[in-house]
Amino acid sequence: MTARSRPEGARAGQATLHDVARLAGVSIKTVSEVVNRTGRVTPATTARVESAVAALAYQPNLSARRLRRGTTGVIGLAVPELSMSGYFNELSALIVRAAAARGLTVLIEQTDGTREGELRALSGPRRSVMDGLLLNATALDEQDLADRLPLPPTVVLGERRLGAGLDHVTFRNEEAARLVAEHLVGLGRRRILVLGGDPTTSASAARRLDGHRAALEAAGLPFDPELVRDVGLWDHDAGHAAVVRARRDGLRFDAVAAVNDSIAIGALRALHDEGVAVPDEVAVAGIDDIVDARFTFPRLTTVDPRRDELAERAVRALTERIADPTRPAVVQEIEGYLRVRGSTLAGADRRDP
Amino acid sequence: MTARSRPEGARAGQATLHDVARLAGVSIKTVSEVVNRTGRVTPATTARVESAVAALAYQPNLSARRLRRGTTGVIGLAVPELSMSGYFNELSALIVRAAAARGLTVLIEQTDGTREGELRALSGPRRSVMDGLLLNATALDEQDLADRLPLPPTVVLGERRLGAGLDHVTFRNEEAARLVAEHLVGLGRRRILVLGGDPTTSASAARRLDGHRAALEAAGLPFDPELVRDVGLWDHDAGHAAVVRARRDGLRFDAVAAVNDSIAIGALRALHDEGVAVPDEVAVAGIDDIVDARFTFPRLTTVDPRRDELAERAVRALTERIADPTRPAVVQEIEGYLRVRGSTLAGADRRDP
DNA sequence: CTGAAAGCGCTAACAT
DNA sequence: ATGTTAGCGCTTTCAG
Repeated sequence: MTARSRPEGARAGQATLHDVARLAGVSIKTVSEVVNRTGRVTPATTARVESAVAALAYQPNLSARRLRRGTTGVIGLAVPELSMSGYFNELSALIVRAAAARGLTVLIEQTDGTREGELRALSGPRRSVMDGLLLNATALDEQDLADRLPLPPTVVLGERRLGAGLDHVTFRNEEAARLVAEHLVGLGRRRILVLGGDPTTSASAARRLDGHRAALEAAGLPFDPELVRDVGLWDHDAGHAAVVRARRDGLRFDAVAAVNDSIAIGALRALHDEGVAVPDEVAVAGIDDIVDARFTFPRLTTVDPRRDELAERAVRALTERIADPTRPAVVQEIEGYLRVRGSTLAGADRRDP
Repeated sequence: MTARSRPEGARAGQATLHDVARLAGVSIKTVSEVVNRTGRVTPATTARVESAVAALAYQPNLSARRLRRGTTGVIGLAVPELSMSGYFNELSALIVRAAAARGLTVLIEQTDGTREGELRALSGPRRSVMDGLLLNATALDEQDLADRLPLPPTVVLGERRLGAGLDHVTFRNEEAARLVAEHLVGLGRRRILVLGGDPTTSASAARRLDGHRAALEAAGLPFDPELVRDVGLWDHDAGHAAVVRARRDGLRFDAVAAVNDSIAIGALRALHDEGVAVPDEVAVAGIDDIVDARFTFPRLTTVDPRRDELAERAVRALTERIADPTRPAVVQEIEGYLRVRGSTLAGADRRDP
């Protein structure tokens, strides 16, 4: 009479709580409590259950657990892209690891750094399979978020400081840009070409520009808007094209401060192509300290954003937000370290690998 | 009297099949059939159900579906590493995309290229949450697999050709190495330093070496085992160290054929550090065509392994294997294209970006 | 072509 | 401290 239809999926043959309970001679509730370390079970029973678990190689069925608990065990990670800049793949690898340590699976979504892509991650259909979202927002503005309140558990990463009472784990961009500019100014550079996004639409670009200007100001140097260029996508090709264009425009500069390492690497390439000596004629610096920054010619001066710290804190903030949706929003800022190499300081590479 | 305990998880408030059925005035079975496009439902009913689905913004609960179907909707991807070589992050991004197109989530696992890591991916505890596994094996041997038969759905990627009746999607390594060697020989290079893994333990290294030897043989050139070096990890640092060591050993060579681009980039860096002109004194080539290969000094000659094709075929092979565990194993080989750039041919860069 | 109902494996309220 | 049991949302057999 039963509508018997044992699904023969991937887990066919797996032991269940019932099997373990039968073998251990206890009820499934007891097994569940032992497995989840919840409730009080006597040590003797616990031991019996545990040996039954081991004997049957029992693995909890996550689908069932999640169905019951109402969660999915999946968190989303929305980043602009994965395969271009070197930054986001390194960050993603760290986040995947940090999440795995908490039993969470990461669903990676690429937004292409567009408002549409970010909105899709924020409230598209895939959102329904996630317990929470780590959103590296670059194009969204505060109004976009305000329109969608209350949001499911969301932690904003990266540059953008969005209000709306959201948790943030941000890298101190202003600081990073300031470190770079101070370093370049300290080396006697006076005309620093800033390669980044459009400060009127990208808040990250704006904040880095703030840091840059602050450093110039502190040094008593003038700020020339001519020297700020929007490169579009933040990848190698964009950096290359921007430098070629700047030189074609007859712009004079003795340093390049790029908003990330990929742009800086493209810039290095372009300067080399045009026969400009680095760092003698033009010093070049990036931000991110990606692996490749140690293998350019010359090696690239950059800012280490401590991705590991960012990843760890981001996942922790999200799990805490998921556990308690009502707690007040927390903003965490991570400071970077300047790594001086040969692209700004001749001879600095001698100590590097 | 009911043990009421409505879980208030992430999906609280979501519409269910029941809600849709009630609104459409049909049974949940009908809704299920419409949503899954299974069974025959009259167009009129279908339309009614669909508008109810839209009205309630219904999203199927994947945990429930999976519990019922016995599958998880998750496939694993085991790769040596994610953040070093440039190859695996680009490949992973493509695989994540190909899987997402089929409604699958990818769980990425890093094996560090060790036998232990690969065995863990193959039969560790996390395996129980996956419907299938894409395994990029580099250290496992045939016996390891034979010991574990029958395996859950598994597709082997990459270099290693393991027997045991498994599906494979492989890149034609021998061919790739042959292309590189023929190119170098055609340029008049006679002493080609081969940077790769130990051919006695890494089958991939062995096969690339086969291709290399075949090319030398076809050209009537001698093969000098002195010129083959195991670099350890296949990353920038390893390539750098290997070249430094080779030169310290007094080895003479007029070309470097690296088993991947990261090693080649490290080699370029080392040659540059030691004042060796590339390509005049030593030509350098890699395999993988990672993004960075277009931004080295000079740009790196390499082989495009058509990762997009690999990703697409791998995911397809795995879904087919999951759907039909009994079908005969399929082996697919993908051929690469040689990309000639300035690291082997002076002047070749003029056309590149 | 549609409806009713069992039950996937797990958690937790309730009972003992 | 342990047992019993309802039911999470879905798919699917069986009946109509």
